[in-house]
Amino acid sequence: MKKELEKIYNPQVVENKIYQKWEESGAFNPDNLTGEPYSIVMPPPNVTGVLHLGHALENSLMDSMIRFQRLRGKKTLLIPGTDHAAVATQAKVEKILVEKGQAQNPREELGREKLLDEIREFAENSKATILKQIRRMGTSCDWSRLAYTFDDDRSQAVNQVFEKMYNDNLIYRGFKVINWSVKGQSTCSDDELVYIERPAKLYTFKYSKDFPITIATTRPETKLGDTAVAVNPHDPRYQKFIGQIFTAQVGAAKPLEIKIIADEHVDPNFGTGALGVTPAHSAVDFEIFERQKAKNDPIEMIEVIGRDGKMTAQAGPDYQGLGVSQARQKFVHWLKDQNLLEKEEDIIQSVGTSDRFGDVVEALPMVQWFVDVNKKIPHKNKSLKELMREAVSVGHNQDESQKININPKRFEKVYFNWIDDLHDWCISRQIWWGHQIPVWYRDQEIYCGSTAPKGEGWQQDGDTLDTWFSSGLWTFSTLGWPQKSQDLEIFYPTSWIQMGYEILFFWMARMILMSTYTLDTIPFRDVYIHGMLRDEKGQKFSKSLGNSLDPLEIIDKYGCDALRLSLLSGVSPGNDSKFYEEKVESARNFINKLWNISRFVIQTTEKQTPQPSNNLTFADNWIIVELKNLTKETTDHLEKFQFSQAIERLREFTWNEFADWYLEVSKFEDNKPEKDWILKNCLKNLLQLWHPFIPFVTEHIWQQLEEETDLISEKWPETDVSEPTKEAEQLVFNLIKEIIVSIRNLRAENKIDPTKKIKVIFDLKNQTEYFGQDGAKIISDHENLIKKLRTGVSEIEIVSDFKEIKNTVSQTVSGINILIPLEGLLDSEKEKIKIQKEIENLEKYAEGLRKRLANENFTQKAPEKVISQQKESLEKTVADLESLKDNLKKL
RNA sequence: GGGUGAUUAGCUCAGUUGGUUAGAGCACUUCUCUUACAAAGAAGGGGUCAGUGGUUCGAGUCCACUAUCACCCACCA
Repeated sequence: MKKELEKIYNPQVVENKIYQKWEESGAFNPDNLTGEPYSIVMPPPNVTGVLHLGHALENSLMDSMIRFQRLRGKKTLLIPGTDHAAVATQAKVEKILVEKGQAQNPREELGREKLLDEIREFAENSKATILKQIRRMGTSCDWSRLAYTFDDDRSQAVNQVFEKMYNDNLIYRGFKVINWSVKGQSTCSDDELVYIERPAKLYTFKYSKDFPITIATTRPETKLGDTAVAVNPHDPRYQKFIGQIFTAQVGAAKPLEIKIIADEHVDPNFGTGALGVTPAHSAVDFEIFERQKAKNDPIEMIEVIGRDGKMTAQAGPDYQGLGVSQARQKFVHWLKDQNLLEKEEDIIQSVGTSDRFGDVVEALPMVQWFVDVNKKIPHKNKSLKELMREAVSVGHNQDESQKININPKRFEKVYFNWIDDLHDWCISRQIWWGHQIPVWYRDQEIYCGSTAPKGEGWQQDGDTLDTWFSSGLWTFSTLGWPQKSQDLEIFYPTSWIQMGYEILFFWMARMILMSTYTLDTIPFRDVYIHGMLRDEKGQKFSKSLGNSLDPLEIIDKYGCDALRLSLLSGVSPGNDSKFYEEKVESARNFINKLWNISRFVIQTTEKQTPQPSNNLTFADNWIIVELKNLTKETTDHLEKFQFSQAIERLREFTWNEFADWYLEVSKFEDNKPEKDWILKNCLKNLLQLWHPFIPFVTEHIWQQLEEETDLISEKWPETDVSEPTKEAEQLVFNLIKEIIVSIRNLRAENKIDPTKKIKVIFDLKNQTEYFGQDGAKIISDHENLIKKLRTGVSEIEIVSDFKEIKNTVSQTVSGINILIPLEGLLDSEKEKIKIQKEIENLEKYAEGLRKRLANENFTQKAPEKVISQQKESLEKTVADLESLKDNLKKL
């Protein structure tokens, strides 16, 4: 009984059902699998909203990899999860509350608990949406191990690591100038700044008429808090002033006492060569302040900007309460009035803004929590920085098997550069949505622990931790740490991870830091860096540009497989790629092609087909050999994470070899069981190879083949080609294949008279190196097949004698002439033109070859294999040319 | 200021140890409704691989410089 499939593949109907079936079968859960462990943790999407195309790309990558490994018989684990995304989520919810008019200032009006409730509700909603979306993308992750950076288990891990670092003195509470977002009323780490360029003015001025040095600044209003002028100690212009103190009345609460100090870091050639030092409102100046303290020559610090972004009382009565830009105008005005302003230049300035709140950050001095990256870890004689570098350069603990490979490799350099100028990491935030810092205070006492110590009056630190602190633990917190879990033992370090280059520092670096420090092992072995998706104009997808695409809409329209295929094709690691709908269309068309191939196979083959005997035709052998090669190459590509190339190869085979050639050839064969077996098995192998990329359609077709298993749990086809086909045989196969195609084409073009007998002649005499003595035999073995092809000729005769050239016209196949008697052809004029053209081409080619062979350098230095190949080529070409010219004369 | 990447067909891009005449998808031209598929099939056009120089018997591939674009980093007062 033969089965019919629907004419068009309809992904909408099957995808959800298949996913449910997979999930229920337990195929996603490694506890049901055996074999070598293979684990991937999913970069947890932020619960700030729904998933976008970038997530679709990530899911496609991860899922293809995990499915590939699962098919290869590994005990595979892909852990799903989400990230509470501290600042990002709170910022988002506050914005929504304000926009909806529910609050003007959410923190003040709602208070900590109520606002947290709002955020929690929002987060839970997006989380639910996100998890649904991940399912729609077909991601085969183990839902029983679902994690969240803010759930109890993960919080436990956070507290544990904090305590460990605290006890190792790697976490400290310090007074420093930090980045402050006025809008968000919180700190940001250096990495959370987004630098934007904007026009600004550079003012050159003196503090007072009798002040001996002019200085330049883009922030005049901060000059109300200046306490020193730093100059280079070797600068002859200013040396004489070093150590002097000048007083200037600029309108601040107290007259400024400016000390002239020497600092090596001042570039004498930059600007006026003198730097006005504002210790409270510049990270650089703060460092000078610290250095002076170390030199026992301290300078003062005056805070003139407050946490509200307004000028403080210390800025003086004229300025107090003004915003910084107002204060700036006023101060510049004053300078002009006093005739102290020397110059005003337009420049382009790069300023840091908060990536989440969007405002220009202020530098303010504050007490915050920091991770010390330079201090030696107890009993290690290494700093966190050194740990981070070692894991990627020579391997953790100098152990080569503990080396992280970043792909593409160039990102290793980027990573090292980043580490080189890494500062201590500010981890405390003044927002509420996040892990509260596990530190307790009572009067002067401090206690670090997840719960309050015994006794009355202990108050927990109100700040929360940077979200990357918890994401940094993700690779092991998801596996059960700090418990001594079995998962940790089996699956750690994880095998592979993928991420975009934009979170290399945020996330990858911190995971490496946390894992090498906490578990004394690397978090993952291979890192695959993917590029960013852009729209067809090359712009980033973003809400503000209005060009963002909803992956679910695309899935609804074209199917999940089409989306996945389009995202993975034509891309190379680390490089951005453009996304547009035509790409998905093309992928959809391919999937439909695969569907139709399957329809054909299912329709034309018998259900029970025996294993073939040795009654195989050339075409059968050919396709089997090619399939083996394909399997090998696909496997190689995937092992090297070359997704795009694997797909390209698969597509080429499926469409050009299998559909356009073998299927066509098979139509003209008798309905014999061997053919059915090959068709079915080729299809099955193809489905297996395609499954990592397009899981739904392959699984659906698999089910239609009435297999008893699910494709997801199948085994990857054998990659070791047990009896490698002899090269000679392959070449003959190739040749015959092309002959068949040529003859069919000739017939299709009505160039062959169907009533005439046709001879196929080709020269085997000079081809012994390629075909061996058996060449002729192999060909005659397959003569039957050729005869059976619907060539429209009554009979084909294969002759291997080149003398039969007379009265023949040639077709070039693989550089070897196939000669077909002229009387068998029609439309000779057309042929003439064709032959002339061919002659031109061949002459050009032969000329190139001759030139190369005439070159002594070439003949002396090139490998013999190459030389003989080229000689061979030339001989063939010359022979072909002659026969072609002969033929042309005859016409 | 430092660093990285890109420049290949009209468009979007592959091309991982340098090796015969540089590939794919889309678009284009011509033909074909041949019962798996018109979301198809057949045939075809289109590229001095950004430029210059170098290494090599041989360079899209390696090196140097130049141009254009993009991105990242930085304590640009």
